[in-house]
Amino acid sequence: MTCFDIIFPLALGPLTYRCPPGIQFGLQSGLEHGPEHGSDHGIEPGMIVTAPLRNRLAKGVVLRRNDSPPTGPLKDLFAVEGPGLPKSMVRLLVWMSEYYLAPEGLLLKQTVPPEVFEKTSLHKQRKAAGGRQLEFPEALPCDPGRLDDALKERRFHPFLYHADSSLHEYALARSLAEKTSNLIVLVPEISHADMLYRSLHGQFQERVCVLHSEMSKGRRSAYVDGIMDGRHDIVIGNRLALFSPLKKVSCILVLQEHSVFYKMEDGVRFHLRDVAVKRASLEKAAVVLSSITPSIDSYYNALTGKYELICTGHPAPSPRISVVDMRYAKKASRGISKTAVNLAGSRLGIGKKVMFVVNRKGYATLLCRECENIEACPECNIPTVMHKDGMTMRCHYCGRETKIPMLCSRCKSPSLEPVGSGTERVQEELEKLLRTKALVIDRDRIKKRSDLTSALKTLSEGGSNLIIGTKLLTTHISILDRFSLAVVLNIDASMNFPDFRASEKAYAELSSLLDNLETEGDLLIQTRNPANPMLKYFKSGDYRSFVNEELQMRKTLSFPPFSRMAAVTVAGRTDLSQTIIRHIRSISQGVEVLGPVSSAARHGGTPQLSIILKAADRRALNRTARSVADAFGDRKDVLVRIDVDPA
DNA sequence: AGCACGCCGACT
DNA sequence: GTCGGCGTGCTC
Repeated sequence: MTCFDIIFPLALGPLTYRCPPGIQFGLQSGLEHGPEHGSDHGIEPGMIVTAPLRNRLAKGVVLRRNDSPPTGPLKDLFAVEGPGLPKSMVRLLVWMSEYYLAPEGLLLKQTVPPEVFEKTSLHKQRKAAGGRQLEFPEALPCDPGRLDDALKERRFHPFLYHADSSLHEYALARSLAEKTSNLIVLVPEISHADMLYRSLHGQFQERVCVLHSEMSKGRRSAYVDGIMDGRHDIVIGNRLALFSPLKKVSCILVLQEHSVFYKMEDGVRFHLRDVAVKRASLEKAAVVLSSITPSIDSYYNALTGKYELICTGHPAPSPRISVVDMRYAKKASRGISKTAVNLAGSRLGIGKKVMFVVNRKGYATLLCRECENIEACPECNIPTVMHKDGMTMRCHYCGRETKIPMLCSRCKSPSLEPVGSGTERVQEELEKLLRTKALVIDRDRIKKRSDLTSALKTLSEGGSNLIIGTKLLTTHISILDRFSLAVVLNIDASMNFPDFRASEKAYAELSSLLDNLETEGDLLIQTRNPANPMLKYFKSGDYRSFVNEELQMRKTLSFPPFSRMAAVTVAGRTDLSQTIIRHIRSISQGVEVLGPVSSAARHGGTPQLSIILKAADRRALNRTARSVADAFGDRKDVLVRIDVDPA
């Protein structure tokens, strides 16, 4: 009897079922009986079926026909419900399962919206929620003629758009929506999704919808149903948008493709941008990765001809960039130059918005003047930070809180002194120096999205023109709020981070700040190392040369894109890491093993170790990682997690 | 011994 | 996700 492999939206691989001859076809199929031609009973990959699963009936997706079913008793499929996922989506799930070493069912659960399984009832039409809109430039500063051709050709064609500003990226989204149907636009941030939706809804009406994880179920269902009936053919959003059930996809646009938010960290750790390129290749669609600072990996693909590069070559006039050498500059206060304070004062004086970027939350760390000991977390052994709100010492790594010590924990001397500056201390000092209230945006103040919304509202209503934030949160600042001045208090901290992508991230961070400034605005960068090559390239706006130099370095050290990496984290029995390393060495040549390094307990969990695998050949790396997963994946004393292409 | 409860693993 | 198996521990 014919058998099929079925996947369910559960953390489970495919299960094999027999297909009985007179299988019932559900109402959704529009057929009372299956078209009996052929041995497949008219059943195709992607169709939704009902099947018995542990004393109940569950809905799943047909993965493939199975001509060599496992021996042993198999259950029969109960019914065929109808079409569900396009075949290309099934192939995408299979590819992800192999590439990211995760069961197909788990990926199904984490990607495809549940409405695909449970057809929902009709929904009322909704009108777009109010809110401020983007003002796009009238035209793109480059001629995307090749792109127009690609859209007509209906073949896989990847592009990299090196944009001059993020507004040009949004303009490209609009231009693509005008030229093609069945478009997916991915954005890294939910606030950007809503804003782009509002902006495009005016022009494209019913055609546009938005899908993201923080919208209500009802609204999401309405949009997913609309996509399935073909009413919506422009889908904006993040993960759910990429896996939305469009029958056909002509083009996928990935905005701000360099963003770290595309790397999924909950559940299966896949990279949405990379999966988008794969989906486009399976759909024979065009894909455009766009960014003002494309990732080194994508730029490399453009330089080697794998992607077609689109850029203007004539960057628009940009705000002024100044570098302040903090070794010699006059200081208004510890860590803040006089230049920065004077400039901030004059801009605030004429009602302009000013932003200070700080790289730490809290007030400061505590140093003992007697023995030079810095107060540290007993678990993680890294400095703890004093927080004046709540009066505690906090470890920013494990989240542990303790009382502020009166005496040095090593020599018991009372001469503890705050050193370094976090958001709290910068706020205290700037409010004093500039005699105005500051709005602080960091993860301590802003826990929920609504906190951010209200903070931004305060900001736009002119409640405060001075804003202090950590760098992650500056990415949330909407491009609607143009700043006149941005001051980066200490760029060196981002550069000294032990990450081979530190320079790349710092460059992107600075570019994003520049993008948020008005044309006549200023970006002030404080550093103790003005000779840093990244700063040199940034100042001259020469991203391409920066990329070339960075690539040179990565080649020498054989880092990505010249090699592939995977991280193996071991939790529970960390003593097993040596066994795992021996296992890796025994089975593979050409795979380099780095570590183990302690990647310690996040928020008081169990200690864990990370082992990094690095190989020139992706296939060798995948084989090795798979073998680790097979050997240690289902042991109960140890939790082994594998992250392919870790961030 | 008999049963409630909770954790864990399997599900074709 | 959801169910049953089985261990723990309390009660009759």
